[in-house]
Amino acid sequence: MVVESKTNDTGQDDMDKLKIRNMEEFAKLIGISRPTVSKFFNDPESVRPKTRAQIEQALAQHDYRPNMYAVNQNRKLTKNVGIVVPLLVDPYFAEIARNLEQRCIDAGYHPTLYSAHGTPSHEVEILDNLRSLKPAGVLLAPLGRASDRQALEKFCADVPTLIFDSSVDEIGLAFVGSDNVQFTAHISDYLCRTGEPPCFFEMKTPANPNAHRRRQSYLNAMDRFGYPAQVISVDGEGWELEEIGRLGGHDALARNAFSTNTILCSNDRLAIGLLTACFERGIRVGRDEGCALRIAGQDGHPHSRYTCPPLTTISHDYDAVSKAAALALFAAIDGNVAPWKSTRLEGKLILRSSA
Amino acid sequence: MVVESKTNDTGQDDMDKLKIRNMEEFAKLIGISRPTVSKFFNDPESVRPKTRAQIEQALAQHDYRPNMYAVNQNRKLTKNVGIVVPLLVDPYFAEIARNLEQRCIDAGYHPTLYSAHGTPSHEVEILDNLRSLKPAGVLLAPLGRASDRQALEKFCADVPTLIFDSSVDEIGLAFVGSDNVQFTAHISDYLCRTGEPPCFFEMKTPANPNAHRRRQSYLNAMDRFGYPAQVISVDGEGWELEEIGRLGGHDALARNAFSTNTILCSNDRLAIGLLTACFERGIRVGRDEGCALRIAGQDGHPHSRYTCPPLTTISHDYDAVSKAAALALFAAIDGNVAPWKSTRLEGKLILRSSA
DNA sequence: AAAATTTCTTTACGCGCGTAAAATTTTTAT
DNA sequence: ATAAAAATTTTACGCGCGTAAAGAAATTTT
Repeated sequence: MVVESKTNDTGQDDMDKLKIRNMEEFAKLIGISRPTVSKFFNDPESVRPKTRAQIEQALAQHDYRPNMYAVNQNRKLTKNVGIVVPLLVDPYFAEIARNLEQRCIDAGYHPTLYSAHGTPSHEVEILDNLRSLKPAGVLLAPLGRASDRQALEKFCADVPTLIFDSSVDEIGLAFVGSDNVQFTAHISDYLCRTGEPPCFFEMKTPANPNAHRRRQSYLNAMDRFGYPAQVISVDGEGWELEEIGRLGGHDALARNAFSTNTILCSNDRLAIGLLTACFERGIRVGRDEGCALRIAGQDGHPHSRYTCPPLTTISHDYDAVSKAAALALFAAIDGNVAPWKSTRLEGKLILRSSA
Repeated sequence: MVVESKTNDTGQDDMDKLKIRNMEEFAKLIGISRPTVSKFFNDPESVRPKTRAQIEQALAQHDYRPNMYAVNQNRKLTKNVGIVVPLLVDPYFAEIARNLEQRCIDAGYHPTLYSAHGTPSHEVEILDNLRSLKPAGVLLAPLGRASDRQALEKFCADVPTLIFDSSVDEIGLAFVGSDNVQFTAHISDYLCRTGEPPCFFEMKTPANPNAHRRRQSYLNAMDRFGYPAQVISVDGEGWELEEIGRLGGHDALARNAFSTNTILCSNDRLAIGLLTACFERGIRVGRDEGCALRIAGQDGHPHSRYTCPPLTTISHDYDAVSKAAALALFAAIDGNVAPWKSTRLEGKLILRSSA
């Protein structure tokens, strides 16, 4: 794509944007040695201010960039960071990935985004590809139940990996995520204090291991309050949670399965589906008079604000989770390897009109 | 991270998974020359079936992978393909990106996903980074109005780039997207035939250039039907379209700005916001009796099924668009460079209960 | 079976840069 | 101004692989 002139001995000033092919040429151009230029690119602060200014000025004119591949071949450790999420189509993961990406950039790393698209084989492929990128570190949100544990474990042994969102054993450098127990306890509390105690609406075989913690926390909360607990577990595999919630919701509503007028959903996407089911059955949802049902979710999904009625939920602290995850990884990369630790951050209740 | 034994002269069979450091060692291990192994990795079909079998067997045991950086340093063209979208947090782009990603993998390429996160500076940065990846090609959905035209143009001159979703001049190899004129014409038609003619609800300064085509197509449709057209343009900058639609909707509804009971939104995300505004004002939406308003969107947004009421919309043919885009890029990479062309695919009407 | 063809091996060079060691220059301290 | 410290230049090697050329071996054709 680039046309090059073989004979540029006729002069250099007639065209101030001749293509610079490598660091050698670039260094020669400004009359500085190549190793010094190399040092500059590794850390601009490491060269004398005067030389730094020269290089930066030349850089502004002649847009030269070091060859990524040559650079990384000789560095034992690259500045690459992999960010892996189970499902980028889910705005929750897209949002947290965006947050992490920015933090990596700010810290001088070069993030690359990957989505397993809900399938374990993809997840394994991503890790395999990631291996050959020789990343300085990886931020990994595993698929969960469906993940290939062995593959994850092997990967973590080779590459500094921080697990976030959903924990799988005690793998990697550390785990950072939300305190699901607190989530459910807190919102169950709220629901109990403001009306009938909630039933719990969940998937029978959830992909995400956090679901189990949430169910257990619900059961504990009901126990504390002395209310009978009721868990409605609906069928469905995969990651189409809204549809699973809608179909399961229809089924449960038809069977009159909910013993109280309040439903706490295991997550917001299920809640969104359940809301749709309610709408389709003409059931009014909300805390106003004339409403037959209160529905709450969990996650603080980006879309929860725009359901009808807007969904009461307990939200991840996206910022805090991604900050803790990123900092823990960067610390480990810098050699400050702490023993494995699990950090679980509290969520904030978001009161809206659905419950 | 990898512990290596300096002296492995004591035997090789006691540990069948010694780390292989490079292609040289791997080749020696199976008694084949390195150039042959190199040839195999570039195209497994290019070596004799017998040698191929040997290599593949050894590969299964000793998990060796060629060093990405060394490989790409010496190839004039890599197998990398960049996929750039304006906003990955929008499930529409996430979905089409997923689709494109799969097609790249199936075609033997190595896709990498990038999101401009709605800001032009990010978009430029991505293109700069992409440059140093020396990609075989790039699939780019530009930000649109906010994009740095010059930067895009320069990039397209250096890297084979196919523009999709929203077109910016006649840049790159070709454009593939949806036929926005047909979109709006089709759904306007439907609305006119089934009730009152629609008003058009849009952003005053939309980020996406498709919005202009849609408005114009609406005006044309109203003209054809002999109905008076009414465009309501709401304020708001950026990509938080639901919130812009909600706030603008409240404002318009308060002013009684809609002259008919039917509203066609410029896109689904605005429609979702408008639906929320209606809910908050107690306005029933749908085509049933007792509903005060009909609302339709455009895009076939993944979430449109789960609004209340479910949103009538006209959907992109995700599969066809991504297929056409990918094939066009691959053809160009293979040297079949056709003259610049714009391909615009028709959408399908999705009838739901909102209109 | 011999000849023609294909595939493989050997040898060798280069890609663009990191990086180490020693010599030299510049800057800072005395 | 002189000595000490810091930064830079020179020189030189290596990273892991692509790739080209020429000869050797295996395969296919006649």
